[in-house]
Amino acid sequence: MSHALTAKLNPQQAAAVELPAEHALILAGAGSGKTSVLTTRIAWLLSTGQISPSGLLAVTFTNKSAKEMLSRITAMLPLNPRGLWVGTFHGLCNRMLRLHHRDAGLPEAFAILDQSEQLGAIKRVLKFLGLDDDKYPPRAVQNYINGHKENGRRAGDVDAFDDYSRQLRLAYEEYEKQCNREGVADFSELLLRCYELLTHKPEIRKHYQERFAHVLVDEFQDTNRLQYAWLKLLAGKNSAIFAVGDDDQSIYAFRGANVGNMVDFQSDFSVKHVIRLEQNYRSHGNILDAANAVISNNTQRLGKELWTQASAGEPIRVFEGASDFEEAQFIVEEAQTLIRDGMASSEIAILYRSNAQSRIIEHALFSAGVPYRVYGGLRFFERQEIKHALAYLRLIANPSDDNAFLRVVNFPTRGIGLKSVEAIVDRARLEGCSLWQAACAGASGRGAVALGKFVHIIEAMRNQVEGLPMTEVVDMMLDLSGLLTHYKNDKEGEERVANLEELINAAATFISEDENNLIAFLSHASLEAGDHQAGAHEEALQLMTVHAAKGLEFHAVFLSGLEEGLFPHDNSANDKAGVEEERRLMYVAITRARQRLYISLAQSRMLHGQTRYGVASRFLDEIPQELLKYLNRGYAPSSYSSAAAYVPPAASPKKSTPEHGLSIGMKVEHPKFGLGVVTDHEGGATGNVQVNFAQFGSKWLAVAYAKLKPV
DNA sequence: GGGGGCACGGTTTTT
DNA sequence: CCGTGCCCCC
Repeated sequence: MSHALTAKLNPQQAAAVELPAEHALILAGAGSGKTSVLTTRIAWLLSTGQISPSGLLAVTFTNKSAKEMLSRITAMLPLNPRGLWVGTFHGLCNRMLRLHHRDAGLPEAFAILDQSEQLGAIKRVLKFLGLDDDKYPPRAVQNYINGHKENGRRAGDVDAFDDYSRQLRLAYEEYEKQCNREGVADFSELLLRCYELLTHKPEIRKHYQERFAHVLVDEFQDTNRLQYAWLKLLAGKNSAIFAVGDDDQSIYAFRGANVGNMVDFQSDFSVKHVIRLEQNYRSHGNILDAANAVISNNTQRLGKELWTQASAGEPIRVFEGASDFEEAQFIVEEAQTLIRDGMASSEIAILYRSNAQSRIIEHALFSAGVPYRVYGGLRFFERQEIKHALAYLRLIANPSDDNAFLRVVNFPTRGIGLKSVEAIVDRARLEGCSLWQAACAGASGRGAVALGKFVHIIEAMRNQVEGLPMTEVVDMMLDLSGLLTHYKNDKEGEERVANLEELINAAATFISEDENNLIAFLSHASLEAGDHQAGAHEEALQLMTVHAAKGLEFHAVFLSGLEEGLFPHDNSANDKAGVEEERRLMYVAITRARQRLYISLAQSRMLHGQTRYGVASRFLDEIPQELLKYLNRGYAPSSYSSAAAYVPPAASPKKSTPEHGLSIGMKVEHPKFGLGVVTDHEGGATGNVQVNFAQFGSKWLAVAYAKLKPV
């Protein structure tokens, strides 16, 4: 029975999959088949009848990996994914809180605040308390609050020694009150609230402890203290925790991840089974040797060394440019060569330590007409127009959601100015009610025609929602709110209209995979912000930070900006822990490459308007020299010896790359605007160009639509 | 209410 | 240097 499942696995992987129902820690190196082990373990537990689907809890960090896990499991076994408790920490906590909202002290329709909404809520608190923005920067207060929540501390549990920390604590306390009053929960609240629910309600805790015989955790090195405490609560006497992680890939300490959880787990649970997955199926030998050599400089490690059956492969190519410009030039030319020789451009990644570095590379790519995609911008549900639309839906679902109220009360503008809003806020405070209730009371007064209209609009929506499918709810809301009309009348609103229409599609697909329910849709929108931008899967070069590249792999990787101060970053170079985290980041970066790795640096770089002269990163020195091939040792301007031609793998088909052929300074002709010169650009081949037209002046045009012909 | 002008800050970021 | 956020003026 189990044979078929584990047939493709190596001995360590198979051993992990078939471990008895006891706590286990799997140290899974980069590219060692971690996801396979996790999903096969689940399939094995289910198919051997050791547990029923309801006895399983599998936790991940991102929606992407949760989905991946679900689809792999359902491919192996005929299961209804809906009944499975497989999801993100936040998603699963949300699910529990919805099921037990009364016990958790939350309204049924509680809204989830994302990072920016939380910041907005905190700003309101600070304003209410009269705390000065300069002395109490909202962002810092946000970090303070989240930091405490992630360590399981409510405002009442926080120590304060001086006036300043007492004020911070007061802000936290007031923020808690505000959230409770408005019936909203931020991301860390989902976890903390769920943790408290399980702590304070023994019957509920017992139920889940007995139910979840197997708790599986992915990316365990990224868990924070609260997440670990939550796992500890969920695991009952008879539950087995199967934790998979890689301490060498822990790169999120700055947002609360606590690698120490891996050590604590071993002692807290007297873990008997520790299995190392060290065989790497991704990279060639030289790349792994480099990664091993770099990470061996870290002292805080559980210990692990990757190996492969693959050949040593090519050397790691190093290019040192005189400037960041030249570095970018090199990367682009080299990438073009790879593409010309048959590598799919989506198999090529350009990685950097900080986002600011992407600009110059984008510029070079654009000028060369190479399609590229930058990861990490605004996501679908984070767009302004989508937020407005969701705020209407929230206000329908939960009238006390003051955040939502403030967002839409005068958008589109309907004559409810700051003065009127302030009056509503004062009234609400006086009567201890929600802004919505205050607005309803105020709407009946004289001279409140505009407010009356707003109240009517929301009530009309609320009356119609009942029994309507989600698509029609969204459609109706877009119409009654006036949002669609507003953006249709806006000269620059074209894309926003398209996004609002896309929201209807999102609602339609949502129906097909979940219950038809406004609250569920809103949770989905908050917890899963969607793809970073349209055209996510088009054939294009991939640009992203090293952080964003974790979990991904590419045939060829360009790792740029390998200079002291940048990588490792200045702000982390002071303490040992900081440098070790940067080194793990370097380890992650190197292990993204399958066949070919380029490392580049620049002798001078424009940063904050100043030219900085950099020294090669210590991480470059940590790679054994025999693994490196300097393409331009000693630096001769623009005379690097180009790399040997890339031999395409048999499976990768030749792709013709669509080239728009535009570059800055180029003269172009537009069917309507006539002759002009390209002056700027943004967003790559799917983005826009700025053209200065002789007759019509400067205009931004979408590359994909404007019929621009080079002259 | 929106656009122009100015001051400021500038690692990494999922949920 | 360049993007963001805020204020003021139209």
